Amino acid sequence: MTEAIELLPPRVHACGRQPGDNYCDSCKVRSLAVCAALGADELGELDDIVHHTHAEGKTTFIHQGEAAESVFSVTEGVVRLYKLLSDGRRQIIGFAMPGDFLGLALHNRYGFSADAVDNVALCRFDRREFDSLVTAKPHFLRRLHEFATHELVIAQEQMTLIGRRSAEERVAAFLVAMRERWARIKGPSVTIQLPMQRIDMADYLGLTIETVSRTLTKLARDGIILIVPEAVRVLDEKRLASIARA
Amino acid sequence: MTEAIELLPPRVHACGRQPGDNYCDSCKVRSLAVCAALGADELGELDDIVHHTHAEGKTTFIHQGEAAESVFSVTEGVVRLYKLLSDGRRQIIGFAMPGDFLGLALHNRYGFSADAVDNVALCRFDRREFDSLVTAKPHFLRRLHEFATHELVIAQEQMTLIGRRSAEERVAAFLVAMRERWARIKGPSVTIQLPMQRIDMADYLGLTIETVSRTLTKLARDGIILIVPEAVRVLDEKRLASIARA
DNA sequence: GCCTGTCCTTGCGCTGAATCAATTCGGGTG
DNA sequence: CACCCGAATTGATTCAGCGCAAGGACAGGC
Repeated sequence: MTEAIELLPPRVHACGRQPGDNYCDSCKVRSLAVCAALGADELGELDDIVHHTHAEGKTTFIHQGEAAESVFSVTEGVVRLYKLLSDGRRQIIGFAMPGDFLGLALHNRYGFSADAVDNVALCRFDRREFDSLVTAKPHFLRRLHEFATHELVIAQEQMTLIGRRSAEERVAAFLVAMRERWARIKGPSVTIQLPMQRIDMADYLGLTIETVSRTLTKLARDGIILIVPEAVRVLDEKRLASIARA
Repeated sequence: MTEAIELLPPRVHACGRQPGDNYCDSCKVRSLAVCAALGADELGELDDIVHHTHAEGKTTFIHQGEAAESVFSVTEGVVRLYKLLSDGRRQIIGFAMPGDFLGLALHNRYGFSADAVDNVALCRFDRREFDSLVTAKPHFLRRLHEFATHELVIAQEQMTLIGRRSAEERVAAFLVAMRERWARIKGPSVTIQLPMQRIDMADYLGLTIETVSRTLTKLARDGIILIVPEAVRVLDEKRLASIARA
């Protein structure tokens, strides 16, 4: 809700948080992330250093190898994070959605690139300011650590998906995972929004665009999903889940 | 050096650390991990809660899904961490070597299983004690967070390796990575120790045992490596690196 | 309305790695 | 030493997914 920011009187925090609130409405940071775990004081400090910004579709705003000068959180839209090989092969290491943090590694350089899949709204924090806030507030650091280890768990599951599972299993697991992520953000739905292109799914799943397309077609032919523009609709939840689960 | 522990007079810390040292000789924790970042006080506290233990080859000491009651660090030997699919397919998500920590996620349940590749010596910490130490010492937490984000970076690189690179590239990258890890522990060498079996390499790289074997044979035939029991010797460093690098 | 560009789907032949099947190697053990 | 057993290698064959190419759907510009 980028509009909400504009409507608020200036002396209220930019993100719309009221004193005592423990949820950052503008940054939409979910409980797993950071804000929800913070008291009003810490949230205030986060507000003090936040810069609201956004990126149009396809804009790259984090470049692998460059000095890590910002930490971001996504408030609207979807971001793809990826690594490029020198010959152009690409591996998407994750999609960041509203509530997710980027660039938490606290390393000097970014280990990946990031660009906007659609139009994206971001909270940007200066890394030095963010860093000293983290140092000053152990509780904050602890949440950050939990977020990072959760990311690690996801990454390990993704390794297993890519390393040991078939194309059909990968695509089904991706659909189920996307469905769950949207459910947390917008509530449950049989329609799974897929704002990214086929090539993004392919580069995320270690497949080619053709294989993703063929696999989706097969799932549709089997009556498990219905393919619609920018999304798929789940027709047979159980069968989809049974293909997706380990 | 498990022997070192035995030889020390009892009132000196079990790990052999002297007051003022900032490196835990028994736990052999590298700078990237935890100990090296801690002052003598924190190291003392770590000593107070450490239990030295070991695991014979093939023993499973962390079971995926079980309550996470311990945190470990490896002091001797190699540990494989893996996830199993219900049908028996296995993905090794990493090898832990001297100085590495296991079970840092601070989650309630382990997300992977771990067993000893060869004979392994471990420092075990009770998770609750470890947890409260972490909570009490922000500096410690910070190191832990750095360690976790480093693990995340490794995991993302592994995703790229498995998702987008050929069998030969995977094997070469694995050899180079193992070489660098041993170099940190024991110093540089042209001989790369490979205590794990072919099937472990295969399950780590998302390949089959036959493909790993054939690929090693090809590298040997090309004069890049020499295969010896439990290890390979690097003959042509440059060509190996050029296959391995992204 | 038509043209153009981009994305997606589909068909088809190809290929890298998987799978199946012998050997071979090497380290115990009696 | 001969035997055994698990690990590793090697060979033959298959196949899941790739790569290329053609065609279709859709959006934007004029």
